[in-house]
Amino acid sequence: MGRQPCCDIVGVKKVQWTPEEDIILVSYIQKHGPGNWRAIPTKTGLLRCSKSCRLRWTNYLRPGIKRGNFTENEEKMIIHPQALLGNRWAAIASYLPQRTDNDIKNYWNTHLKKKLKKLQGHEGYSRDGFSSSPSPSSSSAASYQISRDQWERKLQTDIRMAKKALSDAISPVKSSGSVEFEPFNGHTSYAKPSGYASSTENIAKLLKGWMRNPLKMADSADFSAEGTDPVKEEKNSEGFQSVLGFESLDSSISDISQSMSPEASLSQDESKPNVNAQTQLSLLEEWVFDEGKDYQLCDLALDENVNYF
DNA sequence: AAATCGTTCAACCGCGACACT
DNA sequence: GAGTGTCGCGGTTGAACGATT
Repeated sequence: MGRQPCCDIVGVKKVQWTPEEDIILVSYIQKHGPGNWRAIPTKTGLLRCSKSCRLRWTNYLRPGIKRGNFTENEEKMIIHPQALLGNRWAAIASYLPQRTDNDIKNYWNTHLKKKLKKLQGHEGYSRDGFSSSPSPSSSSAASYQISRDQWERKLQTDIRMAKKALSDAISPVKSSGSVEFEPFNGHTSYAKPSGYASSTENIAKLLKGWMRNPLKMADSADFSAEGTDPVKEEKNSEGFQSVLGFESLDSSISDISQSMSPEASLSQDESKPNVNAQTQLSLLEEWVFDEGKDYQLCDLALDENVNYF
């Protein structure tokens, strides 16, 4: 409609986020909750456009994000929905609550595509994941029809599950059960529906990384990888903490979860529907890890006795 | 040690959907 | 219904980094 792009504003930064900016953004969201992105640059003084703020939050600072290598299981949880849904990364990401759509998209483009190509070369792996035939043209019409039917049923199932997840996510009363996550820090935690508990650790860790090596990070802002080295962590954290007086930062960041208003937690859910993880993941995992039984998943989802909405 | 190449991933861009007036 | 503002998604880019020559 001929609208000016928000990022055309003069003075808006288009480079890597600095830890200082992260802190400003996190503390603002701590107070007001995610959402109303348009207001954030003006209210916080950040020289960033609203989009950039939202992206930084959802892809990096958002609570509960797991970083680092994808497990084999996670790979499967990407490959199968991708075959089903195509490049609908946001939908695929809903199956992996700890991963962002951007992460999944990147991982697909850099790793999985190649991996599947290799597999395809070796064993004629089919992109659709349901038929061993590489393409309809090279298979019989009958087998193509079968896999297409299966595909359509799965698609229907997925749409139903997505709807259910969405309705659960926006219904705080219904989704009162805790969701069990296995966060990056190794121990299982029981997060609130908003997932904020585990994610404050995320942010704290992030900021810890910054504190460890401020000069390098101010330059490259590459503190995410830094945080993975526990030896460096040990070496650097103490000195810098005392220099900047950040000893209590960890705890103050941890307070985010406690001080977050219910509204904020709710809007957090809205910004990234946290799916009814237990139901959805178990169903999907069953399907993913036991391909021979995928018809059961369809049958279960299509069971009229189950009231999804 | 320097140059080149390849890979990764955070961030940006453009577009469509939706809400509001 | 048209116009406008905001948000979210998917594709793309480019800086940073590691591997290789």
